[in-house]
Amino acid sequence: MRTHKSYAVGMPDRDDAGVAAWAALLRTHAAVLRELEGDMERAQNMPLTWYDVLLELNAAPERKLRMQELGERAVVSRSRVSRIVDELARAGLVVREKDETDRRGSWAVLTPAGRDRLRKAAPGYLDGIARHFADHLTPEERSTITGALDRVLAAHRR
Amino acid sequence: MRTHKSYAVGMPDRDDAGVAAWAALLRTHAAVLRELEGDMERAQNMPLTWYDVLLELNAAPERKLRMQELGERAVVSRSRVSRIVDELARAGLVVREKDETDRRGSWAVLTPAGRDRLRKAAPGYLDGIARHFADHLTPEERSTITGALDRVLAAHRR
DNA sequence: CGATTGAAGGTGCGTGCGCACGCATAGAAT
DNA sequence: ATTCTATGCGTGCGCACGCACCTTCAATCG
Repeated sequence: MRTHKSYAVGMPDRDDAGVAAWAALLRTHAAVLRELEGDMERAQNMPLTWYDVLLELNAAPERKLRMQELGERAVVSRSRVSRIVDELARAGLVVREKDETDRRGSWAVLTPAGRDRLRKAAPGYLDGIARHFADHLTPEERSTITGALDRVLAAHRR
Repeated sequence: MRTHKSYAVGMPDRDDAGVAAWAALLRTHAAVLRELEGDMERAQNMPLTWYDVLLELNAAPERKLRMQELGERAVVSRSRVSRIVDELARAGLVVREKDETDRRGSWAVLTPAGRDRLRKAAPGYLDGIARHFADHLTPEERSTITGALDRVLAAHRR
């Protein structure tokens, strides 16, 4: 594996460990996402981003979320979410609903069809993550990674 | 942090740990890359992908690499690398050189100017990784992450 | 040898994405 | 009330990216 090579550009490599970890994350992201996306498209005929949004809606109270909230929780940007919700609405998996008390606001509400579609897709999704990613990790590694990266994320929440 | 929430869609959450780790990786990638890219653009006026390619070339014997090799080592696709090398060539940081013995082949060779530019950019790059990512990790976490993800990557090398 | 297979590299093309902006509306200030 | 500031959302736009394909050439096999 080449990600361990020293890429020092003539300077002491004090932080090589950090760079190596980042490089590994970068490459893993690219490799796994590529496979996962392909699997999902083939088996569920559903982009990963759709699944992501449906998942957040399903986990939300009353299965609905304001666009802004959705933008913060999903991996993609808020503007992107706006378009994805459009697509989901066209597919009947979600309905848009305007907020009555704040007329700027807009809700995305999961439909029964959307919930159904999510249930159908879930096994394939979980299986993909397991095969392409999680199965290659020990339980300790899983929890270390989650804990460590969540700490990084927390630092970015400002 | 919400990445820990159970997203189970009505099924046992046997693999929640794996999913949580993947979710954390996904979000960390998005958050850190965004900052890093911005920093690099602002401070070094250089896209991250340029840096990536220059780095690989600098680490290669004679500071040159076949396009294919470069495509495998870099994070982006081979076709993308082809265009990036074009840009680097236009900026004088790299020259294209055709292989004499295999006339299909093409080399990307780092120029002195390219090496110089890389040296100039390196501190900012390393600093960015440290601030946005590595500083939030313990040494143990760094090495665990690197080792674990490299194993995942190895599994994908086929 | 000539034909076939397959590798290396570049390019046309579609598309997913985020940024910057604009519009509508809410809430604060005066 | 009126004006001003801030917030929620959608959208025009440009860009980076990967895929599929094409061309060029090497190598293998008859």
